[in-house]
Amino acid sequence: RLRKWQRRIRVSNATERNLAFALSELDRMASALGLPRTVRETAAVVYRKAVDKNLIRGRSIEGVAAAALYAACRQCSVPRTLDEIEEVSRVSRKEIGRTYRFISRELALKLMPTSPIDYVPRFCSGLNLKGEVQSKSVEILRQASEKELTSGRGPTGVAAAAIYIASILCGERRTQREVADVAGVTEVTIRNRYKELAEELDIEIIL
Amino acid sequence: MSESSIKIENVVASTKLAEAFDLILIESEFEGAEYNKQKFPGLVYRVLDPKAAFLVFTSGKVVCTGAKNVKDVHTVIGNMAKKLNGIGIPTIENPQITVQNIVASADLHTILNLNAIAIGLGLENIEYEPEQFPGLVYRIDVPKVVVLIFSSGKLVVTGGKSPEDCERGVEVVRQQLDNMGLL
DNA sequence: GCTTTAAAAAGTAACTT
DNA sequence: AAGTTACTTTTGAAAGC
Repeated sequence: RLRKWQRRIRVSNATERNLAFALSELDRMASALGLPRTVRETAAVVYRKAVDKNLIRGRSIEGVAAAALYAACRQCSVPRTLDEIEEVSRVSRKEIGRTYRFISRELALKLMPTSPIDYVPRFCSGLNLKGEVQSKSVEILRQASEKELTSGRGPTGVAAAAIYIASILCGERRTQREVADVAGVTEVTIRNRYKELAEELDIEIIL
Repeated sequence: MSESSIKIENVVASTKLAEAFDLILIESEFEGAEYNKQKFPGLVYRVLDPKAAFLVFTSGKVVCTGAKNVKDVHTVIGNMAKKLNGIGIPTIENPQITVQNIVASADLHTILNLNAIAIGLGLENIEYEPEQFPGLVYRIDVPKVVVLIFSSGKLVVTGGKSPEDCERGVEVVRQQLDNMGLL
């Protein structure tokens, strides 16, 4: 059947064209976020697995690509928030999150939620804070985790609050506004989190 | 022993009260009824008797939401049928009422470590994305319910077809957390 | 106010086989 | 053209943002 032959070629072309588009999307987004090659490659692997499992049905290529990149960042321990992915993608944060949960489940990625600690290096360098402050932030976050002050809270908010406190304790104070901006949270969130951390961990904050 | 103390918050049920309904007629006769065909194909009608909200369709099918228990669902649907009869619309005598979903809340009265629970229950069985939602989502096969677990120890159970499903769901969670030493 | 979970109803839309 | 998927509406709790 010549017809069948032609159809296969047509389908194959469409599949290849879609894959090429998805990979170029991944590259574009990864570049915009300044992500290393390993992350892009991990994202490409996740995307290919999603295609192989027919997970794109009912979802947009852009959405799955964005979700794959979000997942890859987490797999590589260099998490980006959904808001950051949204900024460089063409789909809403809501769709990226929903698609991420779907492929995460279907591909059994089994990822633990992002640890606030993983955000410390990036946020601190964005605030020009030296290693001492980073160490102090991590120490605070470890204690916070032990005292159950992180369950259910947004990882970026908790990380931002810890960095805010650490910067003050180390005499390198950054304002709530500055920390909020690099962490992508509101000052209100930092205020709520740092007050809780300071109180529960008996940390004296002298402003 | 297990006075699960679950609190039913919402019962959703469906039934068929007639072969067809003239929603425009009902909208004009029922005070407060809302019907925008282009917005949604069903007519929305709220009652305060036992509090509930109805979605009435042209097919004669009706969805009842917001009731606080299964008994109220029957009461409120019976009242609805009478109201329809009151404006000259006949209804099916003993409508078959099906409870489709029950939402309930419970409290384990302990602060929980959701990360530990995520590992304990198995990452493949749960969904926990604190960036998107503070609750851990746990899907149980028997009974077929979904339990939202919060760090405060409060729970939300949904998807059950009976109050017993919700109660058993809470017990499954309590049992598993207890066995893992997380309670 | 938003986010998450489940469920029915009838309809529209955008897809893939 | 049929089938899938997702969205529209209603209800309620949880806790963070």
